[in-house]
Amino acid sequence: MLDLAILGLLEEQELHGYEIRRQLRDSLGLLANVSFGSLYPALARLEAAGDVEAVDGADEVAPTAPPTGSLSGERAVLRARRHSRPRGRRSRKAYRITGQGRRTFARLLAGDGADDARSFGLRLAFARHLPPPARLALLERRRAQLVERLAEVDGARSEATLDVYARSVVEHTAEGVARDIHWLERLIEAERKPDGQRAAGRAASRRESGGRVAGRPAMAGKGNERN
Amino acid sequence: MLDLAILGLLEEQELHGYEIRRQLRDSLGLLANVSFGSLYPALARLEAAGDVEAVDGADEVAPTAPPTGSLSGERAVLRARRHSRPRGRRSRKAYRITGQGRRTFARLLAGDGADDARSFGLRLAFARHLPPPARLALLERRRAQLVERLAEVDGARSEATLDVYARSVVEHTAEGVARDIHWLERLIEAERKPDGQRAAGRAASRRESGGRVAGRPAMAGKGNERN
DNA sequence: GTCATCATGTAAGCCGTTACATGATTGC
DNA sequence: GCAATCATGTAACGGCTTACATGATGAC
Repeated sequence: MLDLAILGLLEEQELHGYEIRRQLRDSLGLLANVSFGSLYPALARLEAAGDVEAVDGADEVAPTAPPTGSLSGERAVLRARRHSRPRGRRSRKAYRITGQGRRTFARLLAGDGADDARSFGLRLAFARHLPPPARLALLERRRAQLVERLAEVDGARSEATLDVYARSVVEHTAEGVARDIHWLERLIEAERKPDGQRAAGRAASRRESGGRVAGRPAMAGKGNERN
Repeated sequence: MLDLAILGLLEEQELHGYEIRRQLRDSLGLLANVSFGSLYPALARLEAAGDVEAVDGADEVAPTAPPTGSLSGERAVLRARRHSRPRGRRSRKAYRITGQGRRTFARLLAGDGADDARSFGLRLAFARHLPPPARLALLERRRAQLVERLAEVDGARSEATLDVYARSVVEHTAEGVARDIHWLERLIEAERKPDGQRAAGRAASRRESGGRVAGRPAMAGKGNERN
């Protein structure tokens, strides 16, 4: 799972370990606080496997202005500009994803099955790299799982003997699962309607707060999604 | 964490491993699908430590009619009646909690800190065994954690560069955390008002098990929850 | 007589953690 | 010169999973 996250971030740009961790924490919020004790070994393993390669070259931030709707390209550029010279560097091994790594990423992303909440969230966060049918399959697989789980939890819900506290936990859990299913259903619906200009964008942030769905950063209009 | 769950269930009644697992799955919904590969070693460990003891005595279902507001006593009785003689027993080692085990349980339940969503849920489910001030402390500790986490996630939320999918994940996570906080606040409020008749020690008032429940909280635990 | 269910256990391994060790650079 | 931050790594361990091995009992 860590591999998936690492490759996903490297798919956007070259990064070194420390920065990967920061992005996992700040940008995705998923996998928050993954520790260096697992991150660095993972990078070493991926390098040994040929999925990534170290680039010792001086600066790893690409000079390209707005290359693609990259997950955090702009941020990195901004940060690099704030301190005109990058600070606090030691050896700083930056990594770049290889062709093989891209295939590994695609395989991990498609997934052999088995998504718990964490890895599903991660996969969905990178769903842009998935061909639309696989995207839909991912969502529906997850929904099916949650529906099943809801049935289980609803069983517990009707237990007569739970005290107030246990009952509250069970109820809360059940509602959470139901809510997740709802969410997935909205996403599935959005995914199914022919992606006109911004079909998917609406689904993604139904948070009222005015329509600041704003641009469709990465979901750019047709072509480049297909890969 | 498994220890906590096991001791909590044994606090109610004597049980053997297989049945413990069933209750974890069916009654609590928490820790669903804990595997035998971890359950049996845990029981052995607890026995070695003197927290539980094996009772080889013939039938482990107490003959008491409605002993305490036990988590599933009635169910067990019903099941035992359905098949007049219990079926499919092999060696069937039932366990009983010891005095020391009760102290261990109390210590685990109070918790040295560090609750993730899972162990919090578990603790709350057993909160009836906690003195009211500790109960309140548990809830408030958890709330504080979630408030902190919400701030983090909100940081990610304002990231400009997330594509629709990543954004949807982040939004959904943030809303989940917010609703958890809401839920906790309701519980804290309820905890603070002088507990009229509905004292905590008693079993649940059954009656309505329909889908009421004020509000619509969500998402047991945080984004990265269980399967 | 064989299948499903109940029941207990062991072994190997995965995936992550904490704690520790080291070192460069910047800011005060 | 000292602390904070950036940066990389190792070692030990923890908790849970899967897969495997075994066996009793009741139902069909």
